[in-house]
This record gives sequence, structure tokens and C-alpha cells, in this order.
Amino acid sequence: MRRLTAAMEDYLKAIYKLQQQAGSATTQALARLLKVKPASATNMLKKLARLKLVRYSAYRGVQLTPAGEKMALEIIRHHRLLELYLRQALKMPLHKVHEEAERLEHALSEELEDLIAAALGNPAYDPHGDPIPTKDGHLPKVHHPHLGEVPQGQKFLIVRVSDSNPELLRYLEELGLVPQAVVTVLSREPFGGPIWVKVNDRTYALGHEAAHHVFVQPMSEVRQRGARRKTRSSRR
Amino acid sequence: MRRLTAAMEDYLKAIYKLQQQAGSATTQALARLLKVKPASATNMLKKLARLKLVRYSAYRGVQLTPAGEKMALEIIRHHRLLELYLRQALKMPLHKVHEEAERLEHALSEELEDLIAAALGNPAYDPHGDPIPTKDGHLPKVHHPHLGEVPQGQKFLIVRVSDSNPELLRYLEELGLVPQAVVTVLSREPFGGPIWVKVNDRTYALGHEAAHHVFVQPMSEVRQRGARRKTRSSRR
DNA sequence: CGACAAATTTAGCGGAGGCTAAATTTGTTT
DNA sequence: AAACAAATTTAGCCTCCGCTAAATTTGTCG
Repeated sequence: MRRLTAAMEDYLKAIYKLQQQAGSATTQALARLLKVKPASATNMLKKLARLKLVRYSAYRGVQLTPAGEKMALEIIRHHRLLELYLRQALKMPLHKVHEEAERLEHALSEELEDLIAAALGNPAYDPHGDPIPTKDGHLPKVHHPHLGEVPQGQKFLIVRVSDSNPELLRYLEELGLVPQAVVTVLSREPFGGPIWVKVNDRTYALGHEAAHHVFVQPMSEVRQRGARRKTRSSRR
Repeated sequence: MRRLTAAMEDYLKAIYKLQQQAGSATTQALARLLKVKPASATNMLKKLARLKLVRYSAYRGVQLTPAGEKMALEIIRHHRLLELYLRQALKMPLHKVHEEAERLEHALSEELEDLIAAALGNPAYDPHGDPIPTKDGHLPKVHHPHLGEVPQGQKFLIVRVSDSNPELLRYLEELGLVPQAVVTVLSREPFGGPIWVKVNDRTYALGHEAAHHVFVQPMSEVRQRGARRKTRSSRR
């Protein structure tokens, strides 16, 4: 199994993300996500197709093959383990862990991956609340409502904050809207108006974009979200 | 200050090492150390010269400029901090830390460097006993005798083991000849014969190559070799 | 159906950093 | 001084992965 370049790994990761949202990835979406020109993306897709990591038919987008998905999950595992490690062991500010992990993930050996996972107690979630793929390539599907679609007056635990936009992430962090915090939606202004939320005894008026990136779980349903149980290596 | 490529960083580090040993670095020595062809080294040297990181005159070798030396020490600091962190915080086997640090050092931000240094208590030596350059670019010259030139019958503390050859390093590790261990030279066979040493109550016959890579200090002179005192930012 | 806009691909280029083969320089040896 | 070997550099090529500009395809609208 040949070692992939950092660029290839970035593409696989991006394709995986787009696939999650839309079923398949278009050249343009990929180019936007990776901040390259569409022509560059086309080029790389042809290369990944030759390596049998994606199924690519010209003009109609890409999908990961099983091999490609396995690789993507491995890289995502690296990334999320690193984020958690940087946050937890080294106390790096939450809004900086993503960028740092983005560079380190490509330089991580399997050996070090295992040591980090062990040091963290084989964790199931990264500091943004995203699930960490298991070593054997499984990723629990999480589906939680966001603050824009949740009933008022009830307490919710924040389980995940989308890390797609670093500015937004930083803003939410300043407000205390981070995983593990408890939040209540007080009220919603009509016609796209702000959403009033209470967190840590402070009240904020949140815009819709922000609210849609904060995912929650009713306090009543809260279970343990810590280390993963011994995986029983279930297969698909 | 523009970011350098990983290849450039590797060259600067290598030039620094050769310069320590020989005053300046030749194209060939550089090529051998970096496992590239001499022609490739020439190419890179011209590039580094354009960036004013080295003084390069064709056919007569290179030397680092002050700017180049500063960069080299920064990278060496990354490398040695990483080695120590991997060993101490994550318990990675000693013989694996070098290779891992070799890849990670290029992906480390200043921010993370500082966090790691702090987590380790601003250490002065890496796990091989090599001194870690300070943040402001100072590297204490260490000069210790090796096992091939030290009197017999006396106890010595191993302070450094050369990490230039991974095989050798691993061999020495297996014998227990690692920094902090105490060793006694029992006797030397004449005419290039083996050197009998005692470590951890076991006796070994060491070849000269091995002995020349183990550096020691008389037990009588042993002081603290732990964290660095608050640096008073001395300048040259 | 035909035309047009948007998305995509193709063609060709550029820089980084390897390589080989062919000069060229250096230093030593006679 | 001349000749030669070793070290070095030059020239030219290759892969990776960006880019721009120019086709080409797709899908939608009249």
C-alpha cells in the first residue's frame, strides 16, 4: 500500500466530506473547499481514479471507492485524534487546533497514532464533538438537531460545533457555545430574526448561520460520550 | 520571513551538522547525508544562496549565514523537542523517536513548539543527550569524551549517544547504553580489539565504532542536566 | 430543437526538487 | 607543466501539483 501525498490525502478527505452532505462530490465544490481552481481538481481526480481510490466519470463528479473511503477515514482519524490531543494534553486554544492538526495529520505514523489514541483513552469524539473514526474504519453516524430547529425553553447539551468556518468557530467559542456546554433557546424572532439563547447564565442573540452550526442533544437523553467501548470490529 | 520548504529545512540542518564537524560542508558530504545526488545538492545550494541563507562559492563548499544558522537551529530545536516529547510524554521507543521527529519537525508551528517546551519544563537535552537550542538560537557546546578514550575502572555517566546511525542506536539501546546509564570501562583489548564495559551489572565487549558514539562524564562531575534555568538572553 | 450559460475538461506552462549524462574545475602526481 | 582522477557543476529531463486560457459538455430555456 503506497504512501499518498499530502495533496491526495486532502482531496480524499474533502471528497468524503462532500459525499456525506450530498452523496457525491462535484469538481467545483471540491475546488472551492480545497481553495484550488477546478482545473487542478480535475487533474487530481484523474490521478486518484488511476489509483482506484475514487470512481470518476468525466463531467459527473466523483465518489470514493471502498479503498478510498478507508484512506479518507484514516486521515480523518489522524486529524481528530490530533485535535483532541492538542486540546486536552497540550491545552492549545480550541480555535487553533484545526489548523495545526491539518498540517500534522500528514506526518503522523501509525505508531504515533496508536500512542496518541492510547494516551487519550481511545476517545470517541474530538473537541468539536465530531466522532473519531475507529482504527478499523468505522464512523458512527451522528445526527443531532441544531439550535435553529430545537424547541424553546428546554435545556440542551451541545454535542458538536461545526468546524467548517474558523471565524465562526472562534465566535462561538467566545460566547461559550462549545461542546459540553448547556444551552437553552429562549425565543426566536420571526422572519429570520435572531435566536435568543442562554448559556452560562448569559444571554445572546444568535444569527441563523451561527445557530445552524451548533448541534445539541436534549439533556434528558444524555449518556456517556467519553472513551469508546472495546470495539467488536463489526463489519459492514 | 518567508516559510521554507521541508527540503530546504533538511539542507540547512545538514549543513549545520557538517559545519560543526568540519567547519564547512562539501556538496558530496551533503548529498551523502541527505541521500540525494550531488547534482541535486548543488541545485539546492544555489537556491539557498539566493535566499541569503548560505554563503556558497562554486566548487568550494557552503557555510551558513547568520540567518541560515538561525533557521537551522530553529529546526533542530523542533526536532529535539519533539524527540523528547515523544519519548517522555508518549513513551515511544527510543529508537523510533528520531524518524518520527524527522517528519513532524517541518509541520510544527511556533505556537505548538512553545506548548511542547512548556509541557516538558523547558528542557535542555533531548533523549539522546543532545542539547536543545534555546528559542533565541543558542546552543551550548557540549564536549564529552567517548568510551574509547576514557580511563578504565572509573564510573561514568552516559550523557549522550550519537543518533547518526539508527542501527547502532538500537544496538546500544538494547545493551542499556543510553543517556543516564552508568558505565565502567573494564579493559581494552590491544590492536583495535574490543572494549570491555560494564553497565547494569552486565558486561559487554564493544567494538570501537560503537564505543566512539557513546559520550560520558565522570560520575564525580555530575550536576543537574534537567530543565534550563531562565535564559538571560545572552547575545554573541 | 437550438442556443446559451455554467460547469468541466484539455492543453500548456511554472516552480520545487529529484535524476542522469556530459561538461568543467580542482588538486595531485609525475 | 601536463595529465589524470575526483569532485562539482551544467544541461536537460521527470513528477507533482498548482495556474490560465481555450475547448468541450451539460442542462435549461425559449
